[in-house]
Amino acid sequence: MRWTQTLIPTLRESPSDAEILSHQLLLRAGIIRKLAAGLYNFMPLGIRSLHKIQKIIREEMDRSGALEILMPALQPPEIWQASGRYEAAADTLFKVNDHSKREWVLGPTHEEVVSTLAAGEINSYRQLPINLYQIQTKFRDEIRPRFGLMRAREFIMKDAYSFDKDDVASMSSYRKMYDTYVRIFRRCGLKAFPVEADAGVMGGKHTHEFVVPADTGECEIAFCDSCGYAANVEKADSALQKTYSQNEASTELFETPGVKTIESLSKPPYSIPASQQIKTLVFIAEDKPVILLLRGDYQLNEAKLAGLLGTVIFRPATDEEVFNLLKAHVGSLGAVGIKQVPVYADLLLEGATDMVTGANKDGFHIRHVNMSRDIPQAQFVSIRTVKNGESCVKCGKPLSIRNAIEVGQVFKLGTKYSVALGACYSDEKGEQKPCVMGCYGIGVTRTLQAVIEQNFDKDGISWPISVAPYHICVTPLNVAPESEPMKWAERYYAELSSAGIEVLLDDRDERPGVKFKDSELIGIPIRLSIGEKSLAKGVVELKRRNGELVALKPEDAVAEAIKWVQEELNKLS
RNA sequence: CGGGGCGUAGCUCAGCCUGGCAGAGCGCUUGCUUUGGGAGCAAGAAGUCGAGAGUUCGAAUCUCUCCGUCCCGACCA
Repeated sequence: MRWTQTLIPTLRESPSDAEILSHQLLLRAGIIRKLAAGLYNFMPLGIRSLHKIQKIIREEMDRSGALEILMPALQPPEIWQASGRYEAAADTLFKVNDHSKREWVLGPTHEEVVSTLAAGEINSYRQLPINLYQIQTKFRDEIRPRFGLMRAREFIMKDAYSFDKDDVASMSSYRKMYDTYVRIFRRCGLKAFPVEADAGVMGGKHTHEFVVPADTGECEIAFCDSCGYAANVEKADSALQKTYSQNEASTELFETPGVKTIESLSKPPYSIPASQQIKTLVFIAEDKPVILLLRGDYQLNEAKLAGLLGTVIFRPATDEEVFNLLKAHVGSLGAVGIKQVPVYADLLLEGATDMVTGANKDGFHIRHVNMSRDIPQAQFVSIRTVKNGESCVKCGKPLSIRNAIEVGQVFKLGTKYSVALGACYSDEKGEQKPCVMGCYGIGVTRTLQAVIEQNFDKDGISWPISVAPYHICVTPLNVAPESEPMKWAERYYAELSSAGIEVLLDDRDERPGVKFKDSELIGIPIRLSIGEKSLAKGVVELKRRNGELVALKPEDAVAEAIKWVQEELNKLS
């Protein structure tokens, strides 16, 4: 492609509505343009990279035996009502009306559609296992679209759905997708890795997220550098580090006028460290109150709480509910002597002694609280959010917590959707059984941005060659048709192209500085530049985006460039 | 939905406080010069100052309402 014949609208300055670097580079390199918040046009360079990511995904999905299909983005609301997600996902479902005011849903995902499809087409165990996938545009009414393609209202996703006869077979399908994802991200030049994750509203049990560590990522991951343990903080556990004194003193009420927070009790005149306090929370889970106890220096993990309660329908109790239940206000609550409400305490509190907690009497706390003696009714569970530096559950070394971008997720779904939508098969004995499902997503457009987030420097993007819009940028520094540089450039363009190399010929009549800056900004992995000065010395120059300049005899340049491209491609094959 | 910022040329922004001719740089067009790291000179095109209402002799500027957009929070299949 000749630069003058395509549309690469690079920007010297970055638009003011882009905050994070990868978003700025997407705009500056002319890869995307915004239509509205969370809605983007893909420009010629962008669509080329996107197609390459999609090609890698298709090749690996097909290799795994999955079958590509295409399902409608526009869906009837009835199937969403059948699965129960019409209400459960109401906040993010886009709804539209047709000419007769009938309502439709713009699909944010396709469990309902694929289950309906399977209900009609899969009848026998002989058809199983089967894995159906598509690459398609999804719609989510995000409460807050942000960071360019990271969280958009319309985005491209690869979603796959496996159907198996039982749990064991489903686990094997899951494993196959897990391995496929590892290959896909590696081929995209992305350092992504799987972490244990929380299943959330999807209703599955076994799930991994594939994440790319990045400061701008929206999820937090606990990593162990020593043994490789990695989990979303929603799921992460740590080995317990209990260092409680053996003070057997009896409980004692003391006055704490106006003290309503862990923090204020940790300051003089009380000076009780947060780690020696018991934080008491009251939640209402499906209309029933529960009391949750955490050590004062920890935060509640709501994802774990959902797992414990077996429901996502819970909320903090209102001030009024709290007072009715415990006869005290938030800030003076405790679980000592509470029998009528279930009490769950974080595992870290098991065996704790000499703690301080609220007295259920405004303005008073209790000291010398011994968990096993004074709150014996508590059941110990993991409900805290792991903190940086805690010990790894597997090897005991310190965990570090880092931000990451979630680019994919694999789920073992079970039979929730197959039961709700009738995706059943006849087994060997002729009995009707629901298919055991799995679902597997990759955010294709988000992956594009994640690649940039992981591959840039001060000059711009530095694409892995497998997803670069072009392999090589041929840069003549004089574009007059009869000039020596342009004659060589034309020859290179023709010869490299016929060898199957994707060439961008910068035939713009621009100064060298502009051409170099632009080629580095848009991140083409290899550049072949031809200038009069170097030709006078009998050479042209080949350079990797991140490498040193290599001078070559003009007639050797094509062979060498092909070799470089092959080398780069081989690294990511 | 709560809090905050912003909205003026394609892009980045000044002007607003203290009302009085619509501005700069980059980009774009034309010409000359220049030609190995975002050149120089000259000329030119380019605007519903987000929208509406109000105050005023007069509003980009003051007031109100609305919209858009970005950031923080809540949320995130």
